[in-house]
Amino acid sequence: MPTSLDATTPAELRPVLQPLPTLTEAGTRLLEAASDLFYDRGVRAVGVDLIAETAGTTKKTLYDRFGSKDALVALYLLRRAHRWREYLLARLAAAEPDPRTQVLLVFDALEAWMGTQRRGCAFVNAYAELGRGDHPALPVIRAEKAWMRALFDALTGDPEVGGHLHLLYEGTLVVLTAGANPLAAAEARRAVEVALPRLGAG
Amino acid sequence: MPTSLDATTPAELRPVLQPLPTLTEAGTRLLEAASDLFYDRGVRAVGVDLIAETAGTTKKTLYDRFGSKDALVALYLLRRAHRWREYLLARLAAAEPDPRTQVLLVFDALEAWMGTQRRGCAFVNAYAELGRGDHPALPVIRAEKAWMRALFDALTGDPEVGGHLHLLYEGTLVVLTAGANPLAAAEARRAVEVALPRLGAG
DNA sequence: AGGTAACCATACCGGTCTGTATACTCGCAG
DNA sequence: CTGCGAGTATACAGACCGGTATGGTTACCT
Repeated sequence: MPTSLDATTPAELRPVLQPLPTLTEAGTRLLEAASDLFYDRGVRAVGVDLIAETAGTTKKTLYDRFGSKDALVALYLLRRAHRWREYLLARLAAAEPDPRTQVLLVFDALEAWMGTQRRGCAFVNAYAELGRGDHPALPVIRAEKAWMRALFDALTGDPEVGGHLHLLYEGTLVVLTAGANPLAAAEARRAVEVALPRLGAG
Repeated sequence: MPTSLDATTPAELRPVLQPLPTLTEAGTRLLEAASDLFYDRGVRAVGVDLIAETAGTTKKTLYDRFGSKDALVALYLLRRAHRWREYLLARLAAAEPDPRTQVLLVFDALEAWMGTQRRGCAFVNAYAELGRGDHPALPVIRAEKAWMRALFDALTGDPEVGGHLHLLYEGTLVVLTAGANPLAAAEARRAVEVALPRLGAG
């Protein structure tokens, strides 16, 4: 039973290595602009005209590359998940492998990540805007939540503790942003320390 | 130091008693229709024409009563907070006053509430759609999160434990909906029981 | 030389958005 | 009887929406 991430990283955590689709030059600019705008203002609040203009290109190119706005939204979330996993796994790999350190590091990474990204969880936000239906981004959203849950399970080797930590993680994101409580991450770390003493030092 | 809700309910929890503004007949139908539509489909996805038509009235009446869509959105959230607090406080008042029972009951109430309301936290959803700026609903959203935090603080008499529980509460809502994990509430109750043994029986 | 992928520029389509204007009916209180 | 608040009905304004159409310009590859 794995107790931390190493060469035996479970299959659920592997998708981070999946390469993202290759993009052309203008396509890259479009996805970059769309990502910033979608995250800052919301998916529905941003029109394709604005995206094309911000990227210094045209709507024609946008539709030639991505086919639809919905597909661009799904790709935005997919790439964001990719980057967050890279960021997180790099920090975890550079630290001591004991579960306590690794778990606390997740909340450190979250706080650091949110220090510059001040609009909360892009996946929760997108879910709120897309809601019901069969939008192509919905599977990406569910997959991201399942990945974080699997990460906590893998770090602790205990699904019960993993579930607890995942609830704390998602709660931290909400309280940080919609709750406007900048102490949320610190409270989460404190919660991990006092409430999960079973997480030993290796 | 209060350890449960009773006659000494702290001032932060009193706003639930504030009466909502009185509405005319058509105004009531409009707010009812808007609430259902906003929650189910999202605030931006619902136009004022649809609201008026669903309520069996006209846009003219909507603007005569509420002044703007933004104001209607803020009122929708205000009334939803009001109803959730009434629902929750009624269940808490009917149960044993010991902190452990009361805290677990919050998660019971959340699960029951979400059994029929399947689109997650209306406040988080609205925050995701409104985001930055000075929308009149933003203070309502922050106030709701602060109220829940104050409730947990009051129930436990310990801000550290209150913060921990609040993170679990918000995380449960997210995992239930965007995470599509129906076990979230059960996992949260289990987390409360195993990780907060300090919550005695009175 | 010819083909093709990528891109730019611009105009257009039908539809929807919030919000306003006009004009009418009804009930009720002074 | 008059005035007013509430409501109905409809039309409109001006902007924006996602998506498409047309046409022209590079650069590269065979």
